[in-house]
Amino acid sequence: MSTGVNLKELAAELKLSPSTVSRALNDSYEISEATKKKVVSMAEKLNYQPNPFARSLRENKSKTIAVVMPERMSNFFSKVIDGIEEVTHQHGYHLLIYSTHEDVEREKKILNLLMNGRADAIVMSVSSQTSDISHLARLHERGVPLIFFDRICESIPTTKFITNDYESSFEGTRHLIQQGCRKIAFLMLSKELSITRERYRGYLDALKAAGLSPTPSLQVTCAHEEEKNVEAIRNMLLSEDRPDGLVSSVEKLALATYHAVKKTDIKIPEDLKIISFFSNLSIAGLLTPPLTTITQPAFTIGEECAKLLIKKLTKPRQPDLPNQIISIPSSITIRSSTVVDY
Amino acid sequence: MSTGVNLKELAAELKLSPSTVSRALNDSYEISEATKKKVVSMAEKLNYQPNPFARSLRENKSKTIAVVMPERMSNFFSKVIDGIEEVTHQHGYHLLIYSTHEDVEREKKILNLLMNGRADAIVMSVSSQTSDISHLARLHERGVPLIFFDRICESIPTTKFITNDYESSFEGTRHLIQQGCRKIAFLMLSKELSITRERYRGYLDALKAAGLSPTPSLQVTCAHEEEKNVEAIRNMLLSEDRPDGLVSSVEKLALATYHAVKKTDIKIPEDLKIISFFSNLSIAGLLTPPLTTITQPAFTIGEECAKLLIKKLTKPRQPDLPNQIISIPSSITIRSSTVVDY
DNA sequence: TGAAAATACGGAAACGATTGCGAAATGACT
DNA sequence: AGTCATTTCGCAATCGTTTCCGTATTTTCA
Repeated sequence: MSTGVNLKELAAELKLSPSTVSRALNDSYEISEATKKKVVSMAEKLNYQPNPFARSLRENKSKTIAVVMPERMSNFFSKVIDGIEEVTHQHGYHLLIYSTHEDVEREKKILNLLMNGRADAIVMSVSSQTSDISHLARLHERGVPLIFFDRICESIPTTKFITNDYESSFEGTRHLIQQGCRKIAFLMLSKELSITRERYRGYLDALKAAGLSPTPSLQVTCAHEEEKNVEAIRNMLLSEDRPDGLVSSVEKLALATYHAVKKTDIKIPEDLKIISFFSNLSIAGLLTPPLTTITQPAFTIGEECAKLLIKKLTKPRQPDLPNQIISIPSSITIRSSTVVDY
Repeated sequence: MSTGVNLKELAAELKLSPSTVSRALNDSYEISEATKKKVVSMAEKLNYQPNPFARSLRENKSKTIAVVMPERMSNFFSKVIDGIEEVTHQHGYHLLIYSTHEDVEREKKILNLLMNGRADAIVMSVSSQTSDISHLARLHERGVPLIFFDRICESIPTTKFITNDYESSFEGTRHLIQQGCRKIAFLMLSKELSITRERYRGYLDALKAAGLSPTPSLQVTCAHEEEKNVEAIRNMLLSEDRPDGLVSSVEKLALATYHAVKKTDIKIPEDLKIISFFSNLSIAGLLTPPLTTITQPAFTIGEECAKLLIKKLTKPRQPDLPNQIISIPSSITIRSSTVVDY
């Protein structure tokens, strides 16, 4: 197909052996400067491109990192990947990107495909369906460097990058309480998710700290279909126990809430104050009213994941990825959705 | 590193030769059903995973497709990739994804990295800076299957997938005129872009068809920095020649316009009617007022790109990708940003 | 029954790079 | 001049597959 010159042909052209040419191109000390120059210039002239598979086969590494995430249509994940790419690109690494579409079966399939060394390492955020983690454990035991971010898997002994989920959620909830909310709803995806657990805990603790008790009917676990979520949220907002405040643990549920509110005559922030984990700042400012956000450091999380992996992959004898959770703080940006007359 | 069993070890375990095992796993007619069964079950037992690089080296194909696009933080591109993935995943292909960040130098670097066969094919949408296309031409001449979508490169003889840019823009502009607009602004990225040219032409022709003449100061070419764009748009909106209608040729400039309008006392749609090429329907409905959109069939575009490539890559002796432009129509969804009292 | 054909498998080369080891050429030193 | 170290390069093995051959065994059929 798209085959240019290979090492042997390049060597023949130069009347040298392939080994010499290889060493020259890799700047080996065994080759004289004179021949190095000749080789390099001829390589440029013929536009020689080393075959990545021959190299990968020989060196047993692919210069490729896989990213596995639950969805692509999310500003948060896009930014994380931008962060990863920023770092890895500088080191000549390529990015294989997979979306599980929140489907654990698909997640298993993808990880199985990654068991054969196609990627040197994996960065992942688990699907909301993931409770059985044997597929992740197997991969880790096999020795593939594995890093989690955001939606982590605590029981696998490796490095995880998150934001300060508990504290942010606590602070966000406290902010609502300070604004006068007494009945605060909480929206979440699957309770299996690490982020759900931590953010939920922060929410509960903030309520408790204020002497408030949570209302079960205001704690809505959502699914994947946007329309159903909107409907469930709307019902909750119009129920007997209607809330006066709402914490959304993920971006898309905040949008669903705005959609739900549009179908009612509820006024934000007068009747209902909203805060959400959210990464799309441009959109947050354009919502009506502008949304108070817990802004996750998405790009930085991506960068940190990549930096750690690059260190592990490029330095000679690195230890295993340490079993620790690294937290990068979010920042709360107050907008009109939580403050009257902001 | 993460090395499981290989073919030789598997063969030794079965007391067979590697060639036999290979053939058995590939379901060759030369192998008896009995030994096939034995081989397959042993392979499963030992969790044998063929080395993808050895295979790629031997077969000269990687089962990988590269996607190169200008940015990741865009609903349109995310959806296109979802469409591509949907098709390619079923055929066991992997996706290498690159963002050029609208930087032509980076685009060149990326395409250079793809010259060595790392990907069996490339799906791309060019950056807004791209005018010199020699890097694309070289790749195509080298024989790498190359497909363009959305932001295409007409002069390279291959298949391109777009939406009906001209017609949609014409219709969108006509819609504004029908709603009473007489001075209609047009927002665009670089004039080099195919989508800019076509959408601009549709806009101009619609004006002409209505007997209106375009106002040069209302045609704003934007850059990459959101804040500058907002400022430029605001100045235009407040100028002497202020428009009463606006066509945005891309998603992010519509958002920039909403930001700009927020800083003025302009009322949409009373003072200014807005229509935009836009893919994020959920957001379009949440803007205030909801945005009338020209909705591009992003997912379908991705699917079609992938289907064509898969056909080319998996069928035995396929011809070159035909030099044609395939247009998949957008649909206009009218919302309140263009109709008073909608 | 004997020759031809079909079946089932193994040996070895090939894909394109890297690298340990050996060897020729050059220079240094006594 | 002869020995030895240094520089510079080539030979061949290797990574894990696939596949072209060749071959041994069995089947077919006149």
